[in-house]
Amino acid sequence: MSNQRLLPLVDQSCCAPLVSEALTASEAADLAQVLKALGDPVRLRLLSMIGAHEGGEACVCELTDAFDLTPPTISHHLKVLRDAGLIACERRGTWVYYWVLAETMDRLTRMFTPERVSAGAV
Amino acid sequence: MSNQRLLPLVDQSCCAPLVSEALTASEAADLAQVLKALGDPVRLRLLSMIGAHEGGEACVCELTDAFDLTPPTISHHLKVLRDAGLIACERRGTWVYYWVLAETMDRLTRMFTPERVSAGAV
DNA sequence: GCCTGGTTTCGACATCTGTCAAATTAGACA
DNA sequence: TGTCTAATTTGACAGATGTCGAAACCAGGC
Repeated sequence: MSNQRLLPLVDQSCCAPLVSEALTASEAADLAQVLKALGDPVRLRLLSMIGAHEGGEACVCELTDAFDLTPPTISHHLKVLRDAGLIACERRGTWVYYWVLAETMDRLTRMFTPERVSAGAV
Repeated sequence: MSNQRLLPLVDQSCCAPLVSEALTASEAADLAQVLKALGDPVRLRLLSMIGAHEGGEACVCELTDAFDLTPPTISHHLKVLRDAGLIACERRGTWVYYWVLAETMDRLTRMFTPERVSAGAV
C-alpha cells in the first residue's frame, strides 16, 4: 500500500468534485443511492453487459443466461438499477430490452472526473 | 425521465470503461467492494469532507462533530472506507488523522471517465 | 506509575439485502 | 379462447449492515 496522499494542487488538474468540496447531506443521500446500486458485483456486471452489448441494449434472457442465478433474482437486480436511474427498459413482443441511461452515467462521470483549474483560479 | 440511450459512437468520446466492455466476475467483485463502501451517505460525506479539508487531511474529532452519530459509528464507517482502500490514517499524539488515497480514487476515475477513441480505431 | 480524554473494539439488536420458489402478468400463436 | 413462453411480483428466509452502549485501549501529562 502506497498511502500516497491526495493533495489539492493549484496549478494542475485538481481532485474530482467528490473530494474537492464537502457534500451536503442531501447531495450525499442522493449520490449514495446510485453508488449503492452499483455496489454489487452482479449489478455491476449487468450494467456493463448492457452497456457493452451490441446496439447498446440487451435482452433480459441473454442477461439471465450469463449468471448462475434465477430469473427473479436477475429481475430484482435490474429493478434496483432501474430505480437508481441507471437503466431503462422497453417490452418488444415477448422480450424486454434494457439500455444504459446516459444522463445518470454522465452525472457519475462528472463526480469522478478531476477538474482542470487554471493557475490563477484560487 | 429522458430515457436517452447511451450509444457507442465511433468518432467522438465513447463510453466509460465500465459500460464499454463487459466486466469479468472478478473485476466486478473487486470494483463492487469499493463502490459499496461509497454507497452510504455518511461514508460519502466523510470521504468528501476528508478530501476537501485544508491540507488534505482531517482529524477524527472534527469528523465526529459534523454528524449526529456516536464515535463508534463514525469509527466503523472510517474502517469500511479504509478496508476499501479509499483512505488511510496515522496517529499523531492524541489524535488520528485521515487522508484520501489517490490510487483508489484514480482507479474509480478511470472507470467513469469516457475514453477518447480516434476516428479510425474500430 | 496512574489519571484523563480521545478513539477503537465488542456485543447486541433492528433493519436491510440477496436469493429462491411459487404465483402472477403480458404477449404470441394456434 | 386456451396454452405456451418470458419476465416480474410476492413471500419467505438466512445473512449482512448501521447503529448504539459499554468496555477496552492508547498517548500524553501529572
